[in-house]
This record gives sequence, structure tokens and C-alpha cells, in this order.
Amino acid sequence: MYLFNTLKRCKEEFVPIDENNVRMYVCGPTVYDRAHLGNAKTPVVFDVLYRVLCNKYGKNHVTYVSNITDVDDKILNKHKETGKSIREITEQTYQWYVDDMAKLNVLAPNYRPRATEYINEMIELVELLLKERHAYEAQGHVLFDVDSMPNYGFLSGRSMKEMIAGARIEVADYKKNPADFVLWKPSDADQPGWNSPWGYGRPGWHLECSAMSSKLLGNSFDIHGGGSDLIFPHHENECAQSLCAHPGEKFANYWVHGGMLMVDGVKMSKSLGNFYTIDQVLEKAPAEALRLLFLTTHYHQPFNFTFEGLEAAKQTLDKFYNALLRVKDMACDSSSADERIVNALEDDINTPLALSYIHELVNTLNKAESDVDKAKAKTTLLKSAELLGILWQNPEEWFKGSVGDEAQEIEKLIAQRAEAKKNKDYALADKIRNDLKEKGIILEDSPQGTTWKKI
RNA sequence: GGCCGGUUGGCAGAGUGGCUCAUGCAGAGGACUGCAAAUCCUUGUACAUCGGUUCAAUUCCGGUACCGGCCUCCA
Repeated sequence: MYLFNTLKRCKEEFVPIDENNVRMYVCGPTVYDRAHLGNAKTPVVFDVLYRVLCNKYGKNHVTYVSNITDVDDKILNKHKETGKSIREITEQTYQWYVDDMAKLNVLAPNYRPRATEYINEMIELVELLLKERHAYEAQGHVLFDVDSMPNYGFLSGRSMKEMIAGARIEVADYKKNPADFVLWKPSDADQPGWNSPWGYGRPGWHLECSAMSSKLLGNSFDIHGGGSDLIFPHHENECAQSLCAHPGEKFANYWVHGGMLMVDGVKMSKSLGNFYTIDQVLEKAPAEALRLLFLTTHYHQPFNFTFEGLEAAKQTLDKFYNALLRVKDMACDSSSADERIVNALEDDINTPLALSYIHELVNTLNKAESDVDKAKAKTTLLKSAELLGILWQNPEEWFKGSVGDEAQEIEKLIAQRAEAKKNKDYALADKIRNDLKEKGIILEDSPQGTTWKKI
């Protein structure tokens, strides 16, 4: 298995520290508002990686952690804007997020830790850094001393000189070096906070992931993931904290970063009016279409979202489910996933290549004649699709949705049309078909009779 | 300004130092069908640009142009 490792800036063979417990940590969202498309892409990509790891090492030999940041100034701002309590905001947003993930068929990670439940671990980590002289106190803050770490910047590949040249680092008079970042900061009495050796305050963002990953996965683990925008400063600072607090440990061996999501070729932003939340997009297309769409581009590339692409993904799924609909009553045999698909996914999660083989498997299924061949083709397709997290739905439900009384009415019209066809009254038969088409119901004749679908 | 990444056919999007060939959508033709739909078969079109290395480059190296990302919160 191979992964593109940001540390080495190249693809390298993945060798876990412990094959019996492969450990992965992926940065999750800050819960202050509905998750947007970018917040959806990253978990979908790492969900595929999780599935591939489970397939290779066994489900019980993989530990996957994805955190929830529930203490942050953005949440504080939301509280000021809306007047809603912090707790109300984070609980509601968390629930929305979990629901969105479920719709996208993202498997639940083994742990979904919340920052506020690991404050003690964070305080311990700060104490360790102070003791090792990698941090210092100033005006109620505790700051990480970047000058205490000679190779600070090794992950993102930038030198201290460059960072200062950037000159957009927040300058504060209490910082020894402008690049020093906050580990702990003071809170006002009306702000969320916890008592600490440095007074009432709250943790800096970077600290959370270092503390939670250490607690749940250990001081050295295999994969750390996230969007490429997190490389600097977030992941760089996590490295600084964790490596300085635990000398001799490796923190994460493989850093895996997904390309940014864009909309119509440019960065998604509220000011450009091309900002979409997951639930907004799911009003226009099934969640599975969005999931498939994310997988049509290699995760490492920037991903360009368009509604045309979303519609195309939906049509692709129609094609796939059409094939499955024909063999809906066929039992699966003992076939396993297509080896080419496993190989493609184990080669740095090459989902576009894997999908091209899915198309081939669908074609094979459509052409299969004997029951034995059909069962084999169906099983291979479903087992392969499971690695990608697609085709999990019942094909009839995919096309018909949750229809109630409507179905009986349609069946009645189909019977009428069959009668008309028998009498060679094609005008009436075509009228029934066209009337239904206007209501979004498509009829398909076959030697076995007529079936219908919703479009 | 600094640091990264990209540029493949009408569109989306893999991949490869030479071979017949990604794949999908769209287009063209055909089979099946009362007609459709679905499905199947056949088919055209490509590697930004200029140099270099090589027997051979879309693929490796370098320059140029263009596009995007990061450098501040961000998945």
C-alpha cells in the first residue's frame, strides 16, 4: 500500500507501526455552523482510506479518530451574534454534522472526541512544554517558543525567515518571536474557560489535536490527515507541540492532505456567493451522488464542484443501480472485491481509476447471462463498491424513493397500458406513458413486463 | 514577495519512456423494441508552450505562459 506523504513530498510505501493496530487521526470540524462542501469532502476521502485499511488489516485492527472542535473563538462569535448559548450551538451543530456524515455513508470513526472533554490532557501537555522550556508564560498567555525547536517548519517546508517575510503573523508585544503561537489564553469571566495553573482560560486550537491524538492513539501513530489548508500553521504547530513534549517519539509517520474544494473554478467563499452547505446541496441531489462526485477526482488534486458534475454523478448512479435492479432477486455468491480496485485504492487512494473498473464491472453484470455469472458479477460489484462506500442502497428504493399511494395508482395505469398494447391500441399506450412521464415517472418495457422509475 | 501544486480529446478525469486500448458523459452509426426507455456492439477526437536528455517523450530535466492553493481563521 502506498500513500503520498506530505513529510517527504512523495508517494511512499505505507508500513504501519503495528499491523494489529493501525492508527489514523483526521482533523474534524469546528462546530459553529452547518458543515459546508469542503467539510464534507475530507471525511469522505478519509472514509475511503479507513475502509481500505480495514479491508487490508482487518476491521478490529484499525483505530480511526476524528475530533470535534467545540471550543473556539468562532463559536464565541456565533454566541455573540445569535444570543444562543455555547452549549446549544455546539450540540446542534454537532448533530447536523453527524447527520450529514451518515447521509454521505461515512462510517463512524472509532472515536469522535470533543475538545472540551480533554482539557486536563491539554493542561498536562502545556505543563510538559513549560517544563522542557519549549513554552513560556506572558500576560496570562502560554506561548510556544518556536526558537526552542531548531527544525520548526519542517512539515510545511518553510523557514523562519520566510515566515517573518510573510509579515502577516499576528504581532503581539508579549511574544518573544512573532511566530510563537498560543497554547493557552485567558478568558473573561463571561467566556468559556477552565481553571488552570495560568488562571482561568481556554486552549489554543492547535493544542487540542496534539492532546487528543496522544491520549487516544499514543505519542507515535501512523496517519494524520486533513485538508491541505491545515498544513500550516495547524499541523506544523501540532508537530512542534507533540514532538517537543515527547522527545524521541515520531508523532505521525504519514501526513496525508486532501486538495481544496472549489466551486466553479474558484475558492468557495461567502463573499463570492458560491458557498454551499451540505444540506443545501442535498436538496438538489441524493447524498450518494455527492459522495460519488467527490471520488471522481484524485483526493490530492484540487476538487472543482459544479452542479453539472453533481447531476452527472446522479446519472452515473442511475446506470449502476439499473444494473443492480435487474438482478435484485439474485443472491450473492462468495466472490470478493475486484483485485484491480483494491490495488487502485491501495495505491494512494486512486478513486478515479477504481471507478473506471466499477464501470467495467457494471458492464460485465449487464452482459451476464447465466445465473452463476450474474451472481458472481453482482457480488464482485457490490463488494468492490463497498470499499468506495457507494451502491449501498436498495436499487428499487433508489429509483422509486419512498412512495406510498402513488405506487398503486402507477401500477393501475401500467395494467391499463398493457391491455391497450395487447389490443394494439398504441395511441392509448403512448398517452399513458407520456402522461406519467410528465409526472416524472418513466416506464420501461421488457420481455418480463413493464417497470417504472422516478426521475 | 516567498513556498507548493496543476495544464491530457467537446466536457469530466486516470495513466504511461516505445505497444491495439484508460474510463465516463456528450457526438456519430448499428442491434433489440409496435415506438420508446434501459441495455449491448462499433466509432472519431488528446497530451499548454519552447528547449534539452534519449534510438524513442504526453510521460524525465530546464525555461516560458496561464491557472489554482498556502503564507491570517479554514476541511
